[in-house]
Amino acid sequence: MPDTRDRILNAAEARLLSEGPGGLVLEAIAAEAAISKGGLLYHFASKEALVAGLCERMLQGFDERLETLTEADDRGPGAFTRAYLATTVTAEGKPADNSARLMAGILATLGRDSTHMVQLREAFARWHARLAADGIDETTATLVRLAADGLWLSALLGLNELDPTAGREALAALHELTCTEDA
Amino acid sequence: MPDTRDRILNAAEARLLSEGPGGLVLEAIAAEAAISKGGLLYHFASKEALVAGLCERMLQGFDERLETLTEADDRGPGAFTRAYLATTVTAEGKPADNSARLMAGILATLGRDSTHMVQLREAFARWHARLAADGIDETTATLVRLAADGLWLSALLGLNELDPTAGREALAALHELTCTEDA
DNA sequence: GGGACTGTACCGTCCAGCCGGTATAGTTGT
DNA sequence: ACAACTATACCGGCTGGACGGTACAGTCCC
Repeated sequence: MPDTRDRILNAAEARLLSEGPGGLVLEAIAAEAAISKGGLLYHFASKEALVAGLCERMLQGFDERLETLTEADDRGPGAFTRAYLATTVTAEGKPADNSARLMAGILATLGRDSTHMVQLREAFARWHARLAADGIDETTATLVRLAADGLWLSALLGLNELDPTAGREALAALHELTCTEDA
Repeated sequence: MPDTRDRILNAAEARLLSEGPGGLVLEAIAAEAAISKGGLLYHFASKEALVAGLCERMLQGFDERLETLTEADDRGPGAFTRAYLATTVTAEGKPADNSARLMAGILATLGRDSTHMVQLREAFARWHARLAADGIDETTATLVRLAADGLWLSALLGLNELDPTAGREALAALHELTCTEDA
């Protein structure tokens, strides 16, 4: 049995993915976590705190994968850019995980201007800085990131219109960009 | 005095942009449109219908601009791709209008899986088909679109971390891609 | 026995949608 | 020409349900 706090976050995540933002109801989350509403509120003082926790954990996981993949890459310049690409989307151009759908839910709950969105903004700024200093042409790195974000966006909107072949080709092209160009 | 229906949509849009999804309250929208709540519900039977109307009008405007710009382009192949780029983002890489923020609000209200999101999915599919048959390399066209979507995403999340210079360079690079490559 | 933790009953608020109106402009019958 | 009737547009009070948060009474473990 995992830590209660994590169990609650898992439950919130599960409901967000299965029912959408509307399903993010404290009582329902508590039920899914096999806990009472009071117990939930003991751990997260408010709904906002809960969603912020969700956001934080997601960003942390993203950062860890980025770090691992960057270190594992031995093809010289562009390592971080490739890691970003791999962390965001699969080889078929599909989103790598549920982060986009989670993000959509978090966004819908917290709203664009919540103080907790600052985390997200900081994370993006951090990644952008690393991409810019990745040893490859900065504009190229930016383009690769934008395209990756674009694919991620499709998932956020529930679009998956890129067929596997086109996705693979697009990904290959992006990947090639990170290898052939330099600063 | 514009058509009442349009006035309501304008009011909803204004509130969505100024107050976020939370500000999308029927009474408030009615007040902003200088109409009663009952009057609003006469034109839009439900909140969902209202938001769907918002979505529809937005897509229509987008389509119209796309069409206009495509026809005005006389640089041969890639006209639609360039139009897509220009309709989505400005020369500095900023989102061209408020559509992304509107979209975020619509998404938050309707949820990812609403039946009305089908419109949006169809629109994307339509645009994708046009891009694929734009006379330039299909993968290139896809990359350009993805990057444009990525910039659009930044606005949706409230990120604007790309400084004007970097934005301009990225845009120029994208634009060049639509001119130098062919099928 | 005390603190960490859990369960439950309840409160207040917010808000979508309903419904019984009103006003005005057309239409029809005589 | 005018009364009776209908359709369209709009009004605003009300209600019922949903949901976030609180209060408080346990319970379990050290």
